[in-house]
This record gives sequence, C-alpha cells and structure tokens, in this order.
Amino acid sequence: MPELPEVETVRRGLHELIIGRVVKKVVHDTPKSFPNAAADVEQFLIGATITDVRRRAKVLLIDLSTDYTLVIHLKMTGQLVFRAKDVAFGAGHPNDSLIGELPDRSTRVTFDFADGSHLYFNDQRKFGWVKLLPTLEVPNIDFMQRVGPEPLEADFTPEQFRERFKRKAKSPIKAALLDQTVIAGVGNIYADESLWGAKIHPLRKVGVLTDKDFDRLYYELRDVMNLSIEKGGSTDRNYVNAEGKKGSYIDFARVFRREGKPCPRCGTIIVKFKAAGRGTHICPNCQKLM
DNA sequence: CACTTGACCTGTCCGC
DNA sequence: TGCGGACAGGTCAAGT
Repeated sequence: MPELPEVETVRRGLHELIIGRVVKKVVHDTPKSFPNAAADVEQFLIGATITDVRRRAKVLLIDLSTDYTLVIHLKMTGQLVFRAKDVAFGAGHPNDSLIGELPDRSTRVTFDFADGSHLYFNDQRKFGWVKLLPTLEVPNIDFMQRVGPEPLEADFTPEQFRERFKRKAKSPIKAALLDQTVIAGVGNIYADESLWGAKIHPLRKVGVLTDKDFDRLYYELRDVMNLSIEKGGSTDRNYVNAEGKKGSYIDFARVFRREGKPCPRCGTIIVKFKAAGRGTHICPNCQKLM
C-alpha cells in the first residue's frame, strides 16, 4: 500500500496530532505486528512523551522522550489513525473516511494516551510491524544501512540518481526503481507513473538507458511524488492518512489502474501486464520496449 | 554477486 | 449463491 508520498502524508498528520502526548497504555494482538519485549514496553514506552515524528524511505519513526523510537512499517495494508477523546463515529462521519469505529477487526496495536486520545495501528494483512528500539540504534538496523537516498531531498541531483542505477545494468528499469537499496520510497504506483512520464518501457534494461532517459525519469519521479504528497497520497484500497481519510492522487494518475482507458498524452488504450512480479500499466505507444 | 520467484496474510472480485 | 483462483500499493529469504 503506502509508498513514500503516503507515508509522508501520515507523518505530517501525526506530527500535528501526537507530539507532546504521553503514552499511557498499549495493547496488541499478534506478536508479528508488535514483537517487543513486555519489559521494554513497560520501561521505555509507557509514560513516555512523543517528541518527534520522522520518516525514512517508507518507514515511520516516532521518537520518545526515553530516547527510544517506535519504528513502523505499514507494508501493504497498514494504517495509523489518530482519534481524539470521545469522538463518535457512525452517522454523519465524513465520506472521505474509509473506516468507522476503532478498534476494529484489523486493529493490531492500540496506543492510549494520557489525555484520553488514541492511536490505532490497523493492518488487514499483518505484513506491517511496530518495533521499539533505542533511537541511536535505528540507523544501524539492516534496512537503514542498505536503503538508498531520499529522492525528494533538495540536494539529491540527477547525477546522483543516474549513478545509483549503475550496478543494476542488467535489471529491467522497473525492478531497479522498486529496489529500495537503489532509491528510497518508490513503489508500484509511482514506478508506473514516472516511467509513463519519462516515456520509458518498464522492461527496458537499465544498461541501455541514456543520460537523457535518466534525467527525464528523475524529474518525472520527483514531480509525481510531490504532486501525490500535495493530494494526500493515493487511496487505491486501504490507504488512509492519520485522520482516517483518503488521499486523492489516484484521480490524477495517468496510467496506474487505468487499463482500458485512453492515454492522456496520445489516446492509445492503456494496457496492464506483469513486470518485476507486479501489475504494471503502460501506454504501448508512448512506452516502447525497443 | 545479481536477478527472479515465492512466501508472508486477509479480503475482495471475477468467472464458472 | 457458492466456490476456486487470481490479485492487491512491500519486503525478505531462498532459488537460479
């Protein structure tokens, strides 16, 4: 589900909503979603104040006053939804919300704050997780050691972008884009959208792409992700922001989930096929393999 | 080492 | 209506 723009949208929402709140109680169901030792939870999470909400790649980092951090990956269907004290749901709730009363059957972890508000970690497919780690150890975990640069950072250049792909010469470009060790945060939606923008076929080998191809891809990827953040991310199925509301980028998508519809650039019918193990959408006229 | 495939889970949708 | 199979936005371990 959530790629960089969705996780960033959640981060911004939580940054507004939970900093300064004090964790009072935590309950969880499967240890797969919350594999933390009870003693650590008691010592470093209960009673802690939230001091910051950060993001690296698709990972959320909620910093605590105990110098511990909640490291959270939403994977495909994870949601982090804040609810103020005594908010009634049901009749009259906004129709841009996907979820009602919480907790529900997908709730894996519930954080109760001292002021009566709550944070719910929902995850239908149980791929996601919440791990409590010392803040100083977060950069040392395997994922953080291997993950590539943030593509939206101001100092990330087209030259650096191109350089990151050098060792993937024999990969199809889509597989390389999805590889988190090359560039951070790209998932299936923005891979398809940026490749369409750059007029590159997803199965073109990285090694045959020109500098100009990479330049176009760099700008398209950044444009598409920035636009999505502006629109609050993409809600295809499950994604919601920190207030439980949908994002609207999908309304602006040019190829993703638009199979059978005309290409906005040339009118050719968009087709869907499998590439890099994932559903892939292209305009067969704009994105030629050879 | 680099690349591809299957597994992890639950829910939904589509065809028979 | 019921049932089986395919598919879903991510990542890792195992395979080639």
